[in-house]
Amino acid sequence: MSSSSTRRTAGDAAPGTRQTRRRGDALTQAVYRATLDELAEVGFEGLRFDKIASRAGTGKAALYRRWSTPAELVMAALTDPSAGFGGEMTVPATGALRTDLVALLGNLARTLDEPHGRALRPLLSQRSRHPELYAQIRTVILKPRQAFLRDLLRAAADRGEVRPAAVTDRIASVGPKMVVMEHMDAGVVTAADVEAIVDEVLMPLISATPPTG
Amino acid sequence: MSSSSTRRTAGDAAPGTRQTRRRGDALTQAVYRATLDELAEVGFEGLRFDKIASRAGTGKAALYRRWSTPAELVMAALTDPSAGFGGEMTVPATGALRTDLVALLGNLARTLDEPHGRALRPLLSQRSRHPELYAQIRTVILKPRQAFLRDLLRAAADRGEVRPAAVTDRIASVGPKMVVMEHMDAGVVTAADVEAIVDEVLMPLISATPPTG
DNA sequence: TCAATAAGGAACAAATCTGTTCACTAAGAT
DNA sequence: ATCTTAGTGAACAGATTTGTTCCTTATTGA
Repeated sequence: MSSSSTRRTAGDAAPGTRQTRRRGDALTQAVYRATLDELAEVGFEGLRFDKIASRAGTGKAALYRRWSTPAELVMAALTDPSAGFGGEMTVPATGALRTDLVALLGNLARTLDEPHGRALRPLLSQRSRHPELYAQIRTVILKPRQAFLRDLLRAAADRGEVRPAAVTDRIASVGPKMVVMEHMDAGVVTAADVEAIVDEVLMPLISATPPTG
Repeated sequence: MSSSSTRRTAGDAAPGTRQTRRRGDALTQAVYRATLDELAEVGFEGLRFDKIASRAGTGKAALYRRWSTPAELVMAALTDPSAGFGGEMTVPATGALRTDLVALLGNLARTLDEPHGRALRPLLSQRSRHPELYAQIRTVILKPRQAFLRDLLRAAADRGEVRPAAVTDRIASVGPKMVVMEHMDAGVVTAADVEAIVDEVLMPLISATPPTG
């Protein structure tokens, strides 16, 4: 019963081991970032508490102390203001329709291409298995942009730039949907892609002055 | 060395065990169907040879004899003419633009809603991890429909129903992308959804006669 | 300076998955 | 009727994951 194990204590650290020891928020943030990185790489089903822990430079124990399931951890990471998507979505409305559309969709494209934005892709197909996660993405990422876009359309319609019949939820969803699909399809959405979507699809679709051709 | 185990032989079947024993194609088909069903339920990362085998009413051995990895099996199941998507895509072109658009996108929507179509959802987000699977989906499901849709546009443009500038790959991709996103978003795409997409988005976008309003 | 707290890091049993092997037997061919 | 092929169902060792527990020690605040 004597515990004469070869257990290595925290003192004799192997070469390369971290010297500082984070706690509280600093550690939580590191775990959030590790979670989103893992999510982007291995997908939701591939998440392992162990992997996340060592990626964050800590042990499983610290994780289990805070969250009990991967879904819980992912939800927390997604909604965190600094690691996740808590406090974004600041796109100016200049009043120039095309400019505003490009800015809004470009913002969405960039968000999706950011390191933690890539974490969203695996979740988009998880609606049936994890409705609460999917709902979170809708609420935090897609909904605000569609609402904003609808406001743009309405304002432009009031100025006479957009035909009134084009101010609908479905039409407001076309741009974001095209960007998201392009993101899943090609893996990256460039500024040129965004402009092409606006010029080839959105403007002809909504413009009050009929397209030539 | 006497194998005096409690092993149960295939003869003394437990209640409910299958009496017939399938081989060759019949068994392969059952495995394909089980694979696509599992895919729809647990996603690609959740696939287990064991689960697929028992869902198909057989053992792992029969599976390993044919395929060595889940990806290989999924690829085979997807491209199989009868269990997968090998021999579909028969949509008539009547020459009536709106009718043809509704038929084509309706066909896509129904394909996605079929039992084995639901298997596609998890794969759509696997582009980075399994490019060959995603490519397969593009080739078998999306590409043919976009090509067909482009042909529709061109023919309609020749008749003067569609403005020539609208005959582009990007515009041909709008309909399918909207349907796929709607499928991922809502889980089901109804006939009414398809008509709304055609009437609210596609027709105004491509029509040679400018929309009123 | 010192005590309370919690992180780091490893061990651990239980559960699960992997890929193979085996004895048995149903199905199809000769 | 008999032979050959291949499906069934189980067992198995090895690997991996899961949650927990334990000891040591860095950090923080009193």
